[in-house]
Amino acid sequence: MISKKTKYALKALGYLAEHSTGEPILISELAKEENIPRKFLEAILVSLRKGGILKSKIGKGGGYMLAVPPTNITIGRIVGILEGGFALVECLNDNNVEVVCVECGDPTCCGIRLVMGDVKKAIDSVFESTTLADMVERSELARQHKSKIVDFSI
Amino acid sequence: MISKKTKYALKALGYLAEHSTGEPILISELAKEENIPRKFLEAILVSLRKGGILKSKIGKGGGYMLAVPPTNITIGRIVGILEGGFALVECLNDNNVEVVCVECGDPTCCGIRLVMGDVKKAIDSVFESTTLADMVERSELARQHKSKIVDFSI
DNA sequence: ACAAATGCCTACCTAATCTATAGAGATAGG
DNA sequence: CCTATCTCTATAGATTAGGTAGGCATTTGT
Repeated sequence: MISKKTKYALKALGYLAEHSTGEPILISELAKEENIPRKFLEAILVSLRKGGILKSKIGKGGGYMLAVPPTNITIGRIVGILEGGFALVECLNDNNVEVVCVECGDPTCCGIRLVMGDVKKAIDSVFESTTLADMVERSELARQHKSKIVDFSI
Repeated sequence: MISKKTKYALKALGYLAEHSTGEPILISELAKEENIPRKFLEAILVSLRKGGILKSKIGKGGGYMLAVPPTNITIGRIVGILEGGFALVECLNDNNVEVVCVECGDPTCCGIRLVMGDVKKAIDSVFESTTLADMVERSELARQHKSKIVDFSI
């Protein structure tokens, strides 16, 4: 299960991608529009900034902007920043290569590790091939599709 | 990240699959051999029994056995029982179809939901195509392979 | 019938993590 | 200098994960 933190991050980034005009967007606007607790969001945005996805401007007229075009931001990168590297078992964590599960015994022969390695590959392949832009676009398409159906039904 | 509970379950089931002689195996043996806290394991085994994977025998000469051949037990089923249906977002949970994330707004148009649906498909495809028997076999093969290498190096 | 071996059940505890909040501080613009 | 804004540190509450304790129920062998 992804955390609320990650969900909020994805929502906030989606909003930024959709409403990007070159001008910074306020935390308070993001919080209000996407229904995210203001202070909680602050912390999330800081993480994303430190992760290189956002840039900020302090002071009057300040706010947040994407630091990278949304086509270059993979979902995997976002999740990685918020969840601290997504893995199913400690010993397969991207960040902490040296960490070994105590349960593994011999990691090279641990069946769990072998299977979860496959799962991780499957997850990563989606995460790395899907960008923030894709996510926004799919959402938009779904919305259009739905409104068409509504039109017909009226 | 899968929980220790799930890891313990996989280890215990692996042991049962490997040492299955038709005779029940004691909780205490499982706990000792696989290094799992005894009482914690009890609870896990009960879940697995209720999930239809194990059967038990009470009283002297009792213990646990697989209720199904290991070739018919998918990893997905095991994880499902222990984690209560593996999902990345609430609204994609197998068990609670009606649960919707408050964050989704309109679930049919939620970009996060759409993307995580893809991820879930990817995970499930591995989970459903890998059995307990596969896991044990891969572990065994890895062990053999390793011992060969060691032989050569001596 | 009884004792021993075994799983079953309920309740509980602790520590970690997740979610959220508060408030003072730093910085920029006008 | 004042205001709007992000930044940082600390903390509090809720939930979950991981683990423990003890007594109950059932079966088997004698």
